[in-house]
Amino acid sequence: MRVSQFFISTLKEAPSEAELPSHRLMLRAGYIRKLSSGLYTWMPLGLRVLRKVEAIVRAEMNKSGAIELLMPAVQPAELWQETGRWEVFGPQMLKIKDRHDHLFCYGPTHEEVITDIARREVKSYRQLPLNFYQIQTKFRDEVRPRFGVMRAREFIMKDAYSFHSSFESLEQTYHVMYETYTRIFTRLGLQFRAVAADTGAIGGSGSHEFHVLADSGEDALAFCPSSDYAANVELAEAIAPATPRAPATQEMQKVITPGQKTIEEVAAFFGSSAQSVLKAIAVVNHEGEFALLLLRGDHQLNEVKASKILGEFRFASDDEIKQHMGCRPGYIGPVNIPHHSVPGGLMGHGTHIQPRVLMDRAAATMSDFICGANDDGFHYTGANFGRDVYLDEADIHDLRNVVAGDVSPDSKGTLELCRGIEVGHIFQLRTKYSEALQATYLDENGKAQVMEMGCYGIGVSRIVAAAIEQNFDECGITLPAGMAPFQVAIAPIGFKKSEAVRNAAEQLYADLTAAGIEVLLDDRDERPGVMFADLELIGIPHRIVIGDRGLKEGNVEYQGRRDSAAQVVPLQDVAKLVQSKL
RNA sequence: CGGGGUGUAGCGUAGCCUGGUAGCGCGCCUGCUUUGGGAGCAGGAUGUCGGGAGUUCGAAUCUCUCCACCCCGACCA
Repeated sequence: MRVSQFFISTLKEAPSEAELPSHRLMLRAGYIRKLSSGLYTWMPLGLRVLRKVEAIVRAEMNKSGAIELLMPAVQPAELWQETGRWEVFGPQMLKIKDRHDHLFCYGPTHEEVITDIARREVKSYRQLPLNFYQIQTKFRDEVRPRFGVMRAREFIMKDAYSFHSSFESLEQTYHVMYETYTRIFTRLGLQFRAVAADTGAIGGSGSHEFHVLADSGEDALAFCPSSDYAANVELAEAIAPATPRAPATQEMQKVITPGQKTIEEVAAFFGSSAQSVLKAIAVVNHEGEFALLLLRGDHQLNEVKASKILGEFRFASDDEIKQHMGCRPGYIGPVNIPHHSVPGGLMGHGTHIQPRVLMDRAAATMSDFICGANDDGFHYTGANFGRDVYLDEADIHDLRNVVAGDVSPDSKGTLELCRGIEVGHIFQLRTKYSEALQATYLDENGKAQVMEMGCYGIGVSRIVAAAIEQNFDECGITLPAGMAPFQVAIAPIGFKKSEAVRNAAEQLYADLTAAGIEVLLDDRDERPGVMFADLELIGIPHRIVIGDRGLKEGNVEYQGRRDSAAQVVPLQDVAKLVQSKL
């Protein structure tokens, strides 16, 4: 490709809205342009990268035995109503009406459509297993799109769905997909980690996420360096402390703590650490039940774990806290919780209840702790379970996020934490959708059976951002050759003026192109600094500079994008050298 | 949704407090010079100052309102 016949649009300064390196560089390099929040145009250069990723994903999926198809992006509401997800999916789903006032959505995912295909097309166990996939644009109306194509509303996803006549068959395909994903991310040259994941609302028994490792990642991952344990922090179990609760040594005292509201403030006020403060978090679940969650001051609530016990919940408002606890947030605690009058009941008069109290395993082993006194401006010190706070073993749960240094759930070492960008997710769906949509086949005995299902997603457009997040330097993008928009750039200095330079560049361009290499010939006749800066910014892995100066000796210069310096190479050898690098 | 912030030329920004000709850098166009790390000189184009309403002789600037975008989001808020 000649630059004069292509479209390169680089920026010296990134638009101010971009924060992440990948986002800034994708804008500066002219990979993408924003149309609106969470909506991006893939410019010619970025599209080439996107297509490279797609091609690798497609090739490996095909190799794994999956079969490509393409489903409509727009889907009828009826199908979603059948599985009940029309309501469940909520505002994340873009709902639209056609001219007949029929309801549709722009597909955020395709379980419904593919299961509909399966129930229509698959009749016999002889046809199973099957694994269909597509690479397609999805739309999810994110609460807060951010980081460019990293979390966009419209994005490109590879989604695969498998159908089986037995759980064993599902497990087999699931394993094949795990291996396939590992190959895909390896081929893309990414540093990644597969972790056990929460199955969440989708349900099912097994699930793994594939994360590209990056400090800017939105997910926290826990892993054990001395075993193969790895899990999303949402899922990673914080096992019960090995040491039992120490006996009480202090008397409980109510202490005036004006203005001390945060855990840190309270700890500092008493000259102790956050570890000795009991944190109480007030929540209200979807049934309107008010509950108090107790954690050690230095631990963080894991909302996924808590919601498994409470159901979906939200944090209580200041008013609700006042109403149930009789004080402002910052002073709530588990001692002497006031009874709260609830109107209603058969006789029409109120009943008096106390909020439900759940405590974390680590919190339950605290003794002589500091906690809020349910009285504005007061805390207790020397509080103890059993004596001052009622403790029911049944109310002890794993409620917190693991922290670095925790014992691994497999007891084979201690956990470390890192951050990742989720680029792939595989699920064993089991029969959640096949049952709802009655996707059945006839077994050997002619009996109708519900199909087992798996689903497997890869965020294709997100991979591009994630890859750049892992591959950049102060000059720009340093993508590996497999993903780069072009493999080789030729930068002729004095292209218009020097016939020798022009001839050498044209000949080399023709030779490399004939060898099947994607070459970008910078025939703009720009100054060298401009060419170098552009070619480095957009991330071309190999660069050949041709100038009169070297040509006199029959030499050109070769420099790899990640090399610190260029090397002088005879013109006739440079094609071979480049080919050997690819 | 809640909180905070920002909207001035394609990009980055000054001006706003204290109302009075809309400015700078980059980019873009023309010409000449230049050609090994984002060139120099000369000339030029591009702004409903996010929209609307108001106050005022006069609004980018003050007030109200709407919109868009960005950041943050358990407890602390």
